[in-house]
Amino acid sequence: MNPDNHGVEMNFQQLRIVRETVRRNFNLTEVAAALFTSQSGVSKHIKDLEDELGIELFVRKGKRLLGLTEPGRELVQIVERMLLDARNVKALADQFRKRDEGQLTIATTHTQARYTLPRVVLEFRQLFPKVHLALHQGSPTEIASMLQLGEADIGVATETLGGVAELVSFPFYSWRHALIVPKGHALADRPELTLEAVVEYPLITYHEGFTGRQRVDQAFGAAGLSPDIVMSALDADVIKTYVALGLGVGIIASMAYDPERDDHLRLIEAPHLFAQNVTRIAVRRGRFLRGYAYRFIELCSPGLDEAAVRAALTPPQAPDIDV
Amino acid sequence: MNPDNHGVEMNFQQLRIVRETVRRNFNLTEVAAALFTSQSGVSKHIKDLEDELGIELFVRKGKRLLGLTEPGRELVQIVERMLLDARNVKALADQFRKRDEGQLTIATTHTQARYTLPRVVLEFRQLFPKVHLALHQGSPTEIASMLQLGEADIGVATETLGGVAELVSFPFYSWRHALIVPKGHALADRPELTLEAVVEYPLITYHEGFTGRQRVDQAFGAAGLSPDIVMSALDADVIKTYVALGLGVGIIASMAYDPERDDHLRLIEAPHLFAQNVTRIAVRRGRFLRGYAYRFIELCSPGLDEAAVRAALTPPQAPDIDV
DNA sequence: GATGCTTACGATACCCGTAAAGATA
DNA sequence: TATCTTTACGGGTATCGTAAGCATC
Repeated sequence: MNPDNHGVEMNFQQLRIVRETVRRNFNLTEVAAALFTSQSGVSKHIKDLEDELGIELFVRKGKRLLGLTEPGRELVQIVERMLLDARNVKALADQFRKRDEGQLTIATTHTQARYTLPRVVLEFRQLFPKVHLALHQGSPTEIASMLQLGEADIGVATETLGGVAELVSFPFYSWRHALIVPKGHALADRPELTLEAVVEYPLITYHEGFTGRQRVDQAFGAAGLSPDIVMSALDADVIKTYVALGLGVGIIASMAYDPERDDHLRLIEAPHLFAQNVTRIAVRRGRFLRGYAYRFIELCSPGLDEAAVRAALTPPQAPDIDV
Repeated sequence: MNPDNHGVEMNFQQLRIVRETVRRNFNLTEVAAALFTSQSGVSKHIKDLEDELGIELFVRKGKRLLGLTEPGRELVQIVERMLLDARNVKALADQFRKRDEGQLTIATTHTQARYTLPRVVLEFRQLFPKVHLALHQGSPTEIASMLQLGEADIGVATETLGGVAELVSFPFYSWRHALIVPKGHALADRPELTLEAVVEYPLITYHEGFTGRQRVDQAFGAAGLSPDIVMSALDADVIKTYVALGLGVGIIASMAYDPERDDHLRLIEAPHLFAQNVTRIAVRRGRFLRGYAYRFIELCSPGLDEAAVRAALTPPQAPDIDV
């Protein structure tokens, strides 16, 4: 093609292979399987790319690949961007082909899926009946990973999302933990509830890493108390079940209490005991979102209109020092 | 390749063609020439890409291409990014192949090339004798364009660079205009120089758009004066020549005066007459720069080390609203 | 009529996948 | 030995360029 350029140009298949090789821990057999092609092809593509660039991208021990070289690490960053953009091109095209059809994948936790998103989802379905909504549940860590790998469009969770560099997150809403006890429980009618009183009972709350569990631990830790957590679960429904069975006092997100369905239980708000939690909405930086994805975010939090989200996604025109 | 995907994948040649088509004003014949390939290929590639994406990228009138459609405009933005990254990959490889060899292209104006860069270039050559330095001269507008098109690595100029979104610029140094007159000129020995006194004489200064000419006009404008600019030139050397011939009083950047070579002329500093100018160093956002390019910038202004420049180039991890 | 875009078609060269051989654990 | 990577080789096919056919100006 280029007269002076023997050996061919870098191509997308090579880039996909590089990315997948990192993701699959440098096992080219797996890479081939994941990309629906042959090992030999994968191997050759890597070699070709290294030859074209004139540098080794992978650290080898004999024939096995072990990791990335320094230039390899830098390259992977660029490659990730390029493949993200390749995907963006397709999303862009879909956007214009069928404005209000398509797929929207939300990655979230049980708590959000069960107690906060239903309102949003209902409104969204009315606005975009042709969009196929997929609700993936997972731990906050899994959610972050799904966003990074491009497997989900939008993530909603209380933990983690704020701390990942590739993601941008926005506050969705604030909430607090509360106690939940069987009706007639001794704690129910105490005038001034204290952690010291709570810690007398066996406790049931969320797993570590879920639904603000950290805040709960912090609260007890700061008071120098060692709670007896007899059980932990991923979601409030499970917790409530065992609280009803008398296994202990529950600590759940207060919005997980439904006065009607849960009329055998009693919620005790305790804003002075546990710090506030903020559930966040997250998207991957640089990812092209369909129009309706922005609408979804807007439904979550009316302040977050498309302009605001785009502004946070698109790299700020870095402030220009002027004299 | 992909089992379900009939018709092939987007490839880089298609992307290059799209970009070049925009640059060449939608003349596919020119595009083909620029990319060293055939018209027919160009034509087919465009068609293939549009088919794959399922949208029209270009506005056509019959067989002629006239411009971009709306999705086309969006796409071009992404394509530019991808091709920039493709280039970055190569630069990255070069970087590691031969750390201290290669090319560095500086786009700048006469004034900078002649009066401020020589020091930097000298030091740079000693540090990197194997780097081929190319100094392109042009108007500030041309400089900005060279940076945007990737034809230059670093731009140095007083105007324009600050205002272009694709570029990041840093202050290089500050300077002021001064008057230059033949020895023994009446203005030379006035105790308090005023614009009113200056405007009595025919003036010679820079062309519009060059070397702070705007500041000169501003100064006279603010004072309500209409100077008689009998001549304008691109550079101080030309101006000085005509000042020496007695055509008028010169207004030049003060660093363009050389006491030894210009001993038939006299420089009159006038910090109270003309506002300060700031010459800036600019690079294109998202462009991968070779290590020695950062060294060059550092030589210009010691405060601008690689970390500082990279920080401005790489989009800041947008501030994450936290509660 | 000149320029510019598209379609047709044959040659080249690339990419893929099978198969065999060589390394590594 | 089982797993994994590289090299070799043949078939399918995408890309390229020439050339002819058609719009547009």
